[in-house]
Amino acid sequence: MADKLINITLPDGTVLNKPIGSTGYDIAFGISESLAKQSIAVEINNEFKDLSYPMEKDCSLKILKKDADYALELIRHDCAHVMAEAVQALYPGTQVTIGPAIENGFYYDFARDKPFTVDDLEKIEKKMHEIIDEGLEFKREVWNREEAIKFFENEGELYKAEIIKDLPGSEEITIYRQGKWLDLCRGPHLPTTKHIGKSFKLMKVAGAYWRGNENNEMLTRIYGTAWRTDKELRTYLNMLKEAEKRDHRKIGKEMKLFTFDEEVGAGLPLWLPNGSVLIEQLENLAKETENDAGYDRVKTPHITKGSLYEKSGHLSHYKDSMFPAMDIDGNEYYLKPMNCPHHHKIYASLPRTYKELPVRLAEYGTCYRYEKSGQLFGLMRVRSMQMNDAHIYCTEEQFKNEFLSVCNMYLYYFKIFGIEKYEMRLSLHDPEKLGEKYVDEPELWIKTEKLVRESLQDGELNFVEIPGEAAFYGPKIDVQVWSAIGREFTLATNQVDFAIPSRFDLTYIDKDNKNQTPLCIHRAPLGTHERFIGFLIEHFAGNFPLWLAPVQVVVITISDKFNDYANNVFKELKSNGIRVNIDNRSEKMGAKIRLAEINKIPIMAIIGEKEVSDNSISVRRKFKGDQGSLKLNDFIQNIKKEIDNRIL
RNA sequence: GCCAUUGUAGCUCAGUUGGCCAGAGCAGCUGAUUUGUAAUCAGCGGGUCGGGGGUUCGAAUCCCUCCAAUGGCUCCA
Repeated sequence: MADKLINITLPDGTVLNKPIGSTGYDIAFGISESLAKQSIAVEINNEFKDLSYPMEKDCSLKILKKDADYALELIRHDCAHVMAEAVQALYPGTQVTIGPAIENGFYYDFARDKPFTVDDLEKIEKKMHEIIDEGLEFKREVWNREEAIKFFENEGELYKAEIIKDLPGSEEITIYRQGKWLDLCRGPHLPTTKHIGKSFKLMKVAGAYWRGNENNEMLTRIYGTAWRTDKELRTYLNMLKEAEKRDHRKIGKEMKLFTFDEEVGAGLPLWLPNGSVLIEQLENLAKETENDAGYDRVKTPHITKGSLYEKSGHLSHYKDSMFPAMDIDGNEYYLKPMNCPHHHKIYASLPRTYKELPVRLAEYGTCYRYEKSGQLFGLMRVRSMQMNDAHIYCTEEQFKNEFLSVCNMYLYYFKIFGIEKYEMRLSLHDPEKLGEKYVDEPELWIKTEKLVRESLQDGELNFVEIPGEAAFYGPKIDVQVWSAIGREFTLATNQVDFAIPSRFDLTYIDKDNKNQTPLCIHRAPLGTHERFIGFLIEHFAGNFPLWLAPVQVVVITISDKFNDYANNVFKELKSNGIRVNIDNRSEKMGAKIRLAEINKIPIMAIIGEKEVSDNSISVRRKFKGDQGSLKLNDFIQNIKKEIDNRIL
C-alpha cells in the first residue's frame, strides 16, 4: 500500500513530493548525507521544530544547521535541560521548575531546601559533560494532560504539575526525553545531547522567586553561558573581563570621583573633588541649555510636611519608596522623594495668566528615596540623588510643542555626549489598575496618552509603546540607554502629570478672564547626577572629553631646574580657568607621563630646556603621544576653545 | 526585602587542616639622582584582619549577630 504523499516546499522553491510523516532528517538525507549530519532542526511553515518532527501535510521546510541564529538558542535551551538532569542526578530530591535560554546563555530554577553555592557548579558541570558525551537522543512525546499532571505529582515535581495545570486547554502537553530523564517542554530540541558541544560554562547561582513574584517561595537559580565553539565562549568571557575594567565603581575609585562610607550609609554617595567637577560641569550645561529654552530656576527644601504628600498622592502611591516620617512638633515630615509638589506650590504662589504660560520651573534638587538594600548598585541606584528636574505648566494648545521641545532637548544632550544607542519608550497605564497603581481618572489617561503619542509622531521621533509602565500620575517617555558595557538604564524621563490640577488647584486666567487648568509636564533629561555620571564613566571608560575631565592639564617638568618656568605656566593656566596640576617631583619624565596616562589626564604640558628658552610648552595628548610644541599663549587659546565648544 | 558570595595597609591581593610579634607589590614619606615622551635607586612609616559577641590554652581562620559591598530575584531615575 503506497503512503499518502505531501508537498514540501524548500526555500529555493523546489517542491518535493514525499510520504506523509517524513521528517526534516529524511529530507536532508535525501539531499545529501553530509547535510543530514549537519542538520540540527527545521523550520516548518516558519515555526521551529525538531529535526525528527513528522510532517503531516503540505508545508514549507527550511533545514537549519549549526550556523543558524536559532542554533544558539537551541544549544542554550538544551544546556539547561542537561544541567537539570545533572542536578537531579547529583542532588536527589531537587525539583525542577523552568529553564529557558536567555541572552548569552541559559538558566534553570530549582526548588531545593539547601540552595546551591558556587562550589557546586564544578561538579554539575562535570556531570553535564558526561551526559553530553552519552549523545542521548532528545525524544518528543505528546501526553494526556491529566496523566501528565498525575505523573509529575507522583514524581514529586509539584512545580511542573502546577505549570501544566495553568497551561491553556488548547495547548498540547509535550515532554522531551533524553535517555532516562525527561522534562515537560514545548521544544524544539537538538537531535542529541552531543550536538550541544562543550562550549559552555556555569557562571553563577542566584535566588529567584517562583514565577517572579516576591510573595512566592525563593528558588535557587543557576546561570550558564553557552556558545557554538570554544572560541566564541572565550570571546564572551573576555568581553566580560573588559566590561569589568570599565565598571564605573572601579573607575570611580581609581579616578577618585566618589566614594561610599559604611558610617554614612548605604546608597549615599560622597562626591570627592574630582567627581564634583563633573557635577559642576553638567549643571553648567543644564543651566545654560535650560536658560536658552526659557526655564526659570528655583530652589526648594529637602523636607516637607506629610500633608503635602497626601495631596500630591505620594503617600498613597509612593510611600514604599519614601523614607519613614520624622515627627517635628507633632507634625509628620518627610524627606522629599521628588520635587514636583514644591514646584506646584511655587506655581500656585502667584496668580497666573495665559500670557505668562508656559511657566517652566527648573531645579537641581536633591531627593531621597528609600530603595530596598538589595537593589542599591554603585551610582546607578542610590538613596540620595540630585535630579535635573523641571516642571512645565502650559495650556493644552501649547502641550505638544512643549513636550516635543523636551524630547529634542534629550537629543541635543545625547549629541554632546556622543550617545548613539537609545530607545524612547512611551509608557502607558494599565486600565485594570486604575485606582491602585494609577490615579483613577480614566478619561484623562486616554486623553493625555493621545496627546503624547501625537506630539511624538508630529516630531517624527521613533518610539515604542509599553503598556502598564506609566508613572502613577500620568504617561511618560523614558529614554533607555546602554552603557558601553551593555548595562541598560532609564536615563531621561518626561512625564505628564494630570493629577495635579485638581489636587493643587493650579489655574491660570485665559483670554476670556476665565479660570483654566494648565497641563503639567515633568521632565528630567539628564536623569540624576548619580546615574548620569555613572553612565558617563562607563561610556567614556573614564576618558572624559576635555571639558568634563576633572584634571584637564598636568604640567610635567623634565628636571627641577625648570620648576620656576613650570610654576609660571601652572599659574597662567589656572588663571585662565583651566583645571591644572603640576608634577614637579624629582622623577624621570617617563614616570610622570605614565602616571598622567594612568590618571587619564587628557593633556600633558611638558617643560624642559627648550621650552623655557622660547616660552613654549611641549604638548602630549593622552593615547596620542607627542603633539609637538606650542607657544604658551596659543596652547591656552586652543584648550579654551576645545573646552568652550565641549568637543568630544 | 529575599537567595548566594565577599569584607586583611590608601589601592590590588597572599595568608596552608585555628599555633611564633599578620605578609607582598603599588601608592606614601625621607634621601640620593637632574632626567626629553608609559615605571631611577635606597631606606622608612603604615593594619583594633568590617563592628560586636561566642567557642578555644590559643581565632584573620570555627559559630552567632549587625553593618557594608558584589551577583541575581522583585522594584526603579
